[in-house]
Amino acid sequence: MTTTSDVPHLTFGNLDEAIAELRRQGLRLSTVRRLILQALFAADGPVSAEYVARDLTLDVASVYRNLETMERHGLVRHVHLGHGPGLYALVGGGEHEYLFCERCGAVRVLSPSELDPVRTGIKQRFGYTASFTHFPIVGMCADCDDVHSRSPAQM
Amino acid sequence: MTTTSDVPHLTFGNLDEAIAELRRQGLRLSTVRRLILQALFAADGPVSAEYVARDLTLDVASVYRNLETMERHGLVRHVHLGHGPGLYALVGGGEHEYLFCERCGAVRVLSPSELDPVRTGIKQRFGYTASFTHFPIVGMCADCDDVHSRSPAQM
DNA sequence: ATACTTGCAAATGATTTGCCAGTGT
DNA sequence: ACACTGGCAAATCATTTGCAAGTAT
Repeated sequence: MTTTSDVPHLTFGNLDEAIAELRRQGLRLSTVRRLILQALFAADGPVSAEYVARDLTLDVASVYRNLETMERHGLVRHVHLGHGPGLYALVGGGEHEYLFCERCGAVRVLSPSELDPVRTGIKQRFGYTASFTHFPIVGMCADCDDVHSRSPAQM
Repeated sequence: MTTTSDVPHLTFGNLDEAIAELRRQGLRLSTVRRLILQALFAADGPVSAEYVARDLTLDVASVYRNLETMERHGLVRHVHLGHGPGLYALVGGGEHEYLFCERCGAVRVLSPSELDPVRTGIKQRFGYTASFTHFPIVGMCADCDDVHSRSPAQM
Protein backbone atom coordinates (compact mmCIF):
# COMPACT_ATOMS: atom_id res chain seq x y z
CA MET A 1 0.00 0.00 0.00
CA THR A 2 1.26 3.38 -1.08
CA THR A 3 0.51 6.65 0.64
CA THR A 4 0.18 9.26 -2.04
CA SER A 5 0.52 12.12 0.42
CA ASP A 6 4.28 12.66 0.32
CA VAL A 7 3.91 16.11 1.82
CA PRO A 8 3.74 15.87 5.60
CA HIS A 9 0.16 16.20 6.76
CA LEU A 10 -0.61 19.93 6.75
CA THR A 11 -2.35 21.17 9.83
CA PHE A 12 -1.66 24.11 12.05
CA GLY A 13 1.61 25.78 11.18
CA ASN A 14 2.99 24.44 14.43
CA LEU A 15 2.00 22.81 17.67
CA ASP A 16 1.73 26.13 19.50
CA GLU A 17 -1.02 27.28 17.19
CA ALA A 18 -3.00 24.16 17.95
CA ILE A 19 -2.44 24.71 21.66
CA ALA A 20 -3.45 28.34 21.38
CA GLU A 21 -6.66 27.27 19.68
CA LEU A 22 -7.26 24.73 22.40
CA ARG A 23 -7.04 27.45 25.03
CA ARG A 24 -9.16 29.80 22.97
CA GLN A 25 -11.77 27.06 23.16
CA GLY A 26 -11.60 27.20 26.94
CA LEU A 27 -9.97 23.79 27.22
CA ARG A 28 -7.24 23.01 29.70
CA LEU A 29 -3.83 22.01 28.51
CA SER A 30 -3.09 18.81 30.33
CA THR A 31 0.05 16.77 29.84
CA VAL A 32 -1.97 14.09 28.09
CA ARG A 33 -3.57 16.58 25.75
CA ARG A 34 -0.25 18.08 24.81
CA LEU A 35 1.13 14.62 24.12
CA ILE A 36 -1.81 13.69 21.94
CA LEU A 37 -1.55 16.87 19.94
CA GLN A 38 2.16 16.28 19.46
CA ALA A 39 1.49 12.76 18.26
CA LEU A 40 -1.15 13.88 15.80
CA PHE A 41 1.08 16.65 14.62
CA ALA A 42 3.98 14.29 14.06
CA ALA A 43 1.91 11.66 12.26
CA ASP A 44 1.99 11.73 8.50
CA GLY A 45 -1.67 10.83 8.21
CA PRO A 46 -4.69 10.01 10.33
CA VAL A 47 -4.01 7.53 13.15
CA SER A 48 -6.10 5.40 15.48
CA ALA A 49 -6.71 6.14 19.16
CA GLU A 50 -5.16 2.79 19.94
CA TYR A 51 -2.00 3.76 18.08
CA VAL A 52 -1.70 7.05 19.93
CA ALA A 53 -2.32 5.38 23.28
CA ARG A 54 0.20 2.61 22.71
CA ASP A 55 2.78 5.01 21.36
CA LEU A 56 2.51 7.29 24.40
CA THR A 57 1.71 4.66 27.03
CA LEU A 58 -1.60 6.28 27.80
CA ASP A 59 -4.89 4.68 28.60
CA VAL A 60 -7.00 4.26 25.45
CA ALA A 61 -10.02 5.57 27.30
CA SER A 62 -8.26 8.85 28.03
CA VAL A 63 -7.16 9.11 24.46
CA TYR A 64 -10.68 8.51 23.18
CA ARG A 65 -12.07 11.00 25.67
CA ASN A 66 -9.62 13.67 24.66
CA LEU A 67 -9.95 13.08 20.97
CA GLU A 68 -13.70 13.32 21.33
CA THR A 69 -13.46 16.53 23.34
CA MET A 70 -11.04 18.10 20.92
CA GLU A 71 -13.19 16.97 18.03
CA ARG A 72 -16.22 18.65 19.58
CA HIS A 73 -14.16 21.80 19.75
CA GLY A 74 -13.05 21.59 16.15
CA LEU A 75 -9.39 20.82 16.77
CA VAL A 76 -9.48 17.23 15.60
CA ARG A 77 -11.45 15.13 13.15
CA HIS A 78 -11.77 11.45 12.40
CA VAL A 79 -12.22 9.44 9.21
CA HIS A 80 -13.24 5.87 8.51
CA LEU A 81 -11.20 4.21 5.81
CA GLY A 82 -12.95 0.89 5.41
CA HIS A 83 -13.58 -1.24 8.50
CA GLY A 84 -11.36 -1.02 11.56
CA PRO A 85 -10.99 1.84 13.99
CA GLY A 86 -11.62 5.47 13.20
CA LEU A 87 -8.51 7.47 12.38
CA TYR A 88 -7.84 10.87 13.88
CA ALA A 89 -6.03 13.90 12.54
CA LEU A 90 -5.53 17.51 13.53
CA VAL A 91 -7.75 19.99 11.80
CA GLY A 92 -5.91 23.02 10.64
CA GLY A 93 -4.22 24.52 7.66
CA GLY A 94 -5.09 22.31 4.84
CA GLU A 95 -5.82 18.79 3.95
CA HIS A 96 -8.65 16.78 5.37
CA GLU A 97 -10.57 15.06 2.64
CA TYR A 98 -9.64 11.58 1.51
CA LEU A 99 -9.48 9.25 -1.44
CA PHE A 100 -9.07 5.64 -0.44
CA CYS A 101 -8.15 2.73 -2.70
CA GLU A 102 -10.02 -0.33 -1.47
CA ARG A 103 -7.66 -2.63 -3.31
CA CYS A 104 -4.21 -1.54 -2.10
CA GLY A 105 -5.19 0.73 0.76
CA ALA A 106 -3.56 3.81 -0.71
CA VAL A 107 -4.76 6.97 0.99
CA ARG A 108 -4.62 10.25 -0.81
CA VAL A 109 -5.14 13.27 1.40
CA LEU A 110 -6.61 16.35 -0.26
CA SER A 111 -7.39 19.92 0.65
CA PRO A 112 -11.06 20.81 0.18
CA SER A 113 -10.39 23.01 -2.81
CA GLU A 114 -9.18 20.01 -4.77
CA LEU A 115 -12.58 18.41 -4.45
CA ASP A 116 -14.59 21.56 -5.07
CA PRO A 117 -15.30 20.74 -8.70
CA VAL A 118 -16.62 17.34 -7.65
CA ARG A 119 -18.65 18.97 -4.90
CA THR A 120 -20.10 21.44 -7.37
CA GLY A 121 -21.22 18.63 -9.67
CA ILE A 122 -22.93 16.85 -6.80
CA LYS A 123 -24.59 20.04 -5.60
CA GLN A 124 -25.93 20.80 -9.07
CA ARG A 125 -27.22 17.33 -9.77
CA PHE A 126 -28.55 16.33 -6.37
CA GLY A 127 -28.65 19.44 -4.22
CA TYR A 128 -26.36 17.85 -1.62
CA THR A 129 -23.36 19.71 -0.29
CA ALA A 130 -20.91 16.85 0.00
CA SER A 131 -18.00 16.40 2.37
CA PHE A 132 -15.40 13.66 2.24
CA THR A 133 -13.90 14.26 5.64
CA HIS A 134 -15.74 11.57 7.56
CA PHE A 135 -16.01 8.97 4.82
CA PRO A 136 -13.50 9.06 2.01
CA ILE A 137 -14.19 8.68 -1.65
CA VAL A 138 -13.66 4.95 -1.98
CA GLY A 139 -12.57 3.35 -5.20
CA MET A 140 -9.69 1.94 -7.10
CA CYS A 141 -6.57 4.02 -7.67
CA ALA A 142 -5.06 4.29 -11.16
CA ASP A 143 -2.36 1.70 -10.46
CA CYS A 144 -4.80 -0.90 -9.21
CA ASP A 145 -7.18 -0.18 -12.05
CA ASP A 146 -4.32 -0.98 -14.44
CA VAL A 147 -3.24 -4.13 -12.69
CA HIS A 148 -6.82 -5.18 -12.42
CA SER A 149 -7.62 -4.79 -16.10
CA ARG A 150 -4.38 -6.54 -17.08
CA SER A 151 -4.88 -9.57 -14.84
CA PRO A 152 -8.34 -11.05 -14.74
CA ALA A 153 -7.72 -12.14 -11.14
CA GLN A 154 -10.42 -10.59 -9.01
CA MET A 155 -9.67 -9.15 -5.61
CA MET B 1 -35.65 12.30 8.67
CA THR B 2 -36.94 11.92 5.13
CA THR B 3 -36.20 9.00 2.84
CA THR B 4 -35.99 10.42 -0.64
CA SER B 5 -36.32 6.99 -2.26
CA ASP B 6 -40.06 6.85 -2.76
CA VAL B 7 -39.71 4.04 -5.27
CA PRO B 8 -39.48 0.70 -3.47
CA HIS B 9 -35.89 -0.47 -3.38
CA LEU B 10 -35.21 -1.99 -6.80
CA THR B 11 -33.42 -5.29 -6.69
CA PHE B 12 -34.13 -8.57 -8.42
CA GLY B 13 -37.48 -8.51 -10.21
CA ASN B 14 -38.78 -10.92 -7.61
CA LEU B 15 -37.70 -13.19 -4.81
CA ASP B 16 -37.44 -16.23 -7.05
CA GLU B 17 -34.77 -14.58 -9.15
CA ALA B 18 -32.71 -13.94 -6.07
CA ILE B 19 -33.21 -17.54 -4.99
CA ALA B 20 -32.29 -18.81 -8.44
CA GLU B 21 -29.09 -16.78 -8.27
CA LEU B 22 -28.38 -18.19 -4.84
CA ARG B 23 -28.61 -21.72 -6.22
CA ARG B 24 -26.58 -20.80 -9.28
CA GLN B 25 -23.91 -19.80 -6.77
CA GLY B 26 -23.99 -23.29 -5.33
CA LEU B 27 -25.53 -22.15 -2.07
CA ARG B 28 -28.19 -24.13 -0.26
CA LEU B 29 -31.59 -22.64 0.30
CA SER B 30 -32.22 -22.98 3.99
CA THR B 31 -35.32 -21.70 5.72
CA VAL B 32 -33.29 -19.00 7.37
CA ARG B 33 -31.80 -17.89 4.08
CA ARG B 34 -35.19 -17.69 2.43
CA LEU B 35 -36.51 -15.62 5.31
CA ILE B 36 -33.60 -13.23 5.17
CA LEU B 37 -33.97 -12.75 1.45
CA GLN B 38 -37.67 -12.09 1.91
CA ALA B 39 -36.96 -9.54 4.59
CA LEU B 40 -34.39 -7.73 2.47
CA PHE B 41 -36.72 -7.84 -0.48
CA ALA B 42 -39.57 -6.37 1.53
CA ALA B 43 -37.46 -3.63 3.12
CA ASP B 44 -37.63 -0.24 1.48
CA GLY B 45 -33.98 0.46 2.08
CA PRO B 46 -30.89 -1.10 3.61
CA VAL B 47 -31.44 -2.64 7.05
CA SER B 48 -29.25 -3.85 9.89
CA ALA B 49 -28.58 -7.51 10.71
CA GLU B 50 -30.03 -6.84 14.14
CA TYR B 51 -33.24 -5.57 12.59
CA VAL B 52 -33.60 -8.63 10.38
CA ALA B 53 -32.87 -10.97 13.27
CA ARG B 54 -35.32 -9.33 15.62
CA ASP B 55 -37.98 -9.12 12.96
CA LEU B 56 -37.72 -12.82 12.14
CA THR B 57 -36.80 -14.11 15.60
CA LEU B 58 -33.52 -15.46 14.32
CA ASP B 59 -30.16 -15.50 16.02
CA VAL B 60 -28.12 -12.45 15.04
CA ALA B 61 -25.09 -14.66 14.52
CA SER B 62 -26.91 -16.68 11.89
CA VAL B 63 -28.09 -13.55 10.20
CA TYR B 64 -24.59 -12.11 10.11
CA ARG B 65 -23.20 -15.39 8.84
CA ASN B 66 -25.74 -15.61 6.07
CA LEU B 67 -25.47 -12.01 5.06
CA GLU B 68 -21.73 -12.41 4.88
CA THR B 69 -22.00 -15.56 2.81
CA MET B 70 -24.49 -14.03 0.44
CA GLU B 71 -22.40 -10.91 0.21
CA ARG B 72 -19.37 -12.97 -0.76
CA HIS B 73 -21.49 -14.46 -3.51
CA GLY B 74 -22.69 -11.13 -4.77
CA LEU B 75 -26.30 -11.40 -3.69
CA VAL B 76 -26.15 -8.84 -0.93
CA ARG B 77 -24.19 -5.73 -0.09
CA HIS B 78 -23.78 -3.51 2.94
CA VAL B 79 -23.38 0.23 3.45
CA HIS B 80 -22.30 2.37 6.38
CA LEU B 81 -24.36 5.49 6.85
CA GLY B 82 -22.57 7.24 9.66
CA HIS B 83 -21.81 5.32 12.85
CA GLY B 84 -23.92 2.40 13.98
CA PRO B 85 -24.29 -1.01 12.38
CA GLY B 86 -23.77 -1.79 8.72
CA LEU B 87 -26.95 -1.88 6.66
CA TYR B 88 -27.68 -4.65 4.20
CA ALA B 89 -29.59 -4.71 0.94
CA LEU B 90 -30.14 -7.12 -1.91
CA VAL B 91 -28.02 -6.55 -4.96
CA GLY B 92 -29.96 -6.77 -8.14
CA GLY B 93 -31.72 -4.67 -10.68
CA GLY B 94 -30.80 -1.20 -9.88
CA GLU B 95 -30.07 1.08 -7.06
CA HIS B 96 -27.20 0.68 -4.69
CA GLU B 97 -25.30 3.89 -4.30
CA TYR B 98 -26.18 6.33 -1.57
CA LEU B 99 -26.38 9.98 -0.66
CA PHE B 100 -26.72 10.55 3.06
CA CYS B 101 -27.64 13.78 4.81
CA GLU B 102 -25.69 13.95 8.04
CA ARG B 103 -28.07 16.52 9.45
CA CYS B 104 -31.50 14.93 9.05
CA GLY B 105 -30.48 11.40 8.13
CA ALA B 106 -32.20 11.43 4.75
CA VAL B 107 -30.99 8.61 2.52
CA ARG B 108 -31.23 8.91 -1.20
CA VAL B 109 -30.69 5.66 -3.06
CA LEU B 110 -29.32 5.92 -6.57
CA SER B 111 -28.58 3.64 -9.47
CA PRO B 112 -24.95 3.76 -10.56
CA SER B 113 -25.72 5.59 -13.79
CA GLU B 114 -26.94 8.58 -11.83
CA LEU B 115 -23.51 9.01 -10.32
CA ASP B 116 -21.56 8.32 -13.48
CA PRO B 117 -20.94 11.99 -14.24
CA VAL B 118 -19.54 12.45 -10.75
CA ARG B 119 -17.47 9.30 -11.17
CA THR B 120 -16.12 10.57 -14.47
CA GLY B 121 -15.02 13.83 -12.89
CA ILE B 122 -13.20 11.99 -10.13
CA LYS B 123 -11.57 9.61 -12.59
CA GLN B 124 -10.33 12.48 -14.73
CA ARG B 125 -8.99 14.56 -11.90
CA PHE B 126 -7.58 11.90 -9.62
CA GLY B 127 -7.47 8.66 -11.58
CA TYR B 128 -9.66 6.91 -9.02
CA THR B 129 -12.65 4.86 -10.08
CA ALA B 130 -15.05 5.74 -7.29
CA SER B 131 -17.87 3.72 -5.84
CA PHE B 132 -20.45 4.92 -3.33
CA THR B 133 -21.87 1.55 -2.43
CA HIS B 134 -19.93 0.93 0.76
CA PHE B 135 -19.66 4.49 1.98
CA PRO B 136 -22.25 6.98 0.82
CA ILE B 137 -21.66 10.49 -0.33
CA VAL B 138 -22.15 12.31 2.95
CA GLY B 139 -23.29 15.87 3.11
CA MET B 140 -26.20 18.13 3.68
CA CYS B 141 -29.36 17.77 1.63
CA ALA B 142 -30.96 20.79 0.01
CA ASP B 143 -33.60 21.21 2.72
CA CYS B 144 -31.09 21.14 5.54
CA ASP B 145 -28.80 23.47 3.65
CA ASP B 146 -31.67 25.96 3.49
CA VAL B 147 -32.67 25.63 7.10
CA HIS B 148 -29.09 25.83 8.09
CA SER B 149 -28.37 29.06 6.23
CA ARG B 150 -31.58 30.60 7.54
CA SER B 151 -31.03 29.75 11.21
CA PRO B 152 -27.54 30.28 12.58
CA ALA B 153 -28.09 27.39 14.99
CA GLN B 154 -25.32 24.85 14.41
CA MET B 155 -25.97 21.12 14.35
C1' DA C 1 -24.87 -40.19 4.12
C1' DT C 2 -22.53 -36.15 4.00
C1' DA C 3 -21.59 -31.61 4.07
C1' DC C 4 -23.52 -27.42 5.18
C1' DT C 5 -26.43 -24.73 8.74
C1' DT C 6 -28.40 -23.47 13.04
C1' DG C 7 -28.79 -21.61 17.75
C1' DC C 8 -26.42 -20.66 21.85
C1' DA C 9 -22.49 -19.22 24.40
C1' DA C 10 -18.37 -17.14 24.50
C1' DA C 11 -14.71 -14.30 22.25
C1' DT C 12 -13.15 -10.16 19.86
C1' DG C 13 -12.60 -5.35 18.56
C1' DA C 14 -13.93 -0.54 19.02
C1' DT C 15 -15.60 2.74 21.93
C1' DT C 16 -17.91 4.50 26.17
C1' DT C 17 -18.86 5.15 31.06
C1' DG C 18 -18.45 5.18 36.33
C1' DC C 19 -15.58 6.23 39.80
C1' DC C 20 -12.11 8.12 42.74
C1' DA C 21 -7.60 9.97 42.96
C1' DG C 22 -4.76 13.58 40.90
C1' DT C 23 -3.84 18.05 38.33
C1' DG C 24 -4.53 22.76 35.88
C1' DT C 25 -5.88 27.37 36.57
C1' DA D 1 -10.12 25.64 46.31
C1' DC D 2 -12.68 23.92 42.47
C1' DA D 3 -13.65 22.10 38.41
C1' DC D 4 -11.68 19.42 35.09
C1' DT D 5 -8.81 15.28 33.85
C1' DG D 6 -6.38 10.66 34.33
C1' DG D 7 -6.14 5.78 34.98
C1' DC D 8 -8.39 1.51 35.78
C1' DA D 9 -12.25 -1.60 35.59
C1' DA D 10 -16.42 -2.65 33.82
C1' DA D 11 -20.08 -1.86 30.42
C1' DT D 12 -21.79 -1.49 25.74
C1' DC D 13 -22.28 -2.13 20.81
C1' DA D 14 -21.22 -4.48 16.45
C1' DT D 15 -19.50 -8.54 14.74
C1' DT D 16 -17.19 -13.10 14.76
C1' DT D 17 -16.13 -17.81 16.16
C1' DG D 18 -16.48 -22.63 18.42
C1' DC D 19 -19.35 -26.27 18.96
C1' DA D 20 -22.85 -29.92 19.13
C1' DA D 21 -27.31 -30.83 17.22
C1' DG D 22 -30.29 -30.35 13.08
C1' DT D 23 -31.28 -29.96 7.94
C1' DA D 24 -30.66 -29.68 2.67
C1' DT D 25 -29.30 -32.18 -1.17
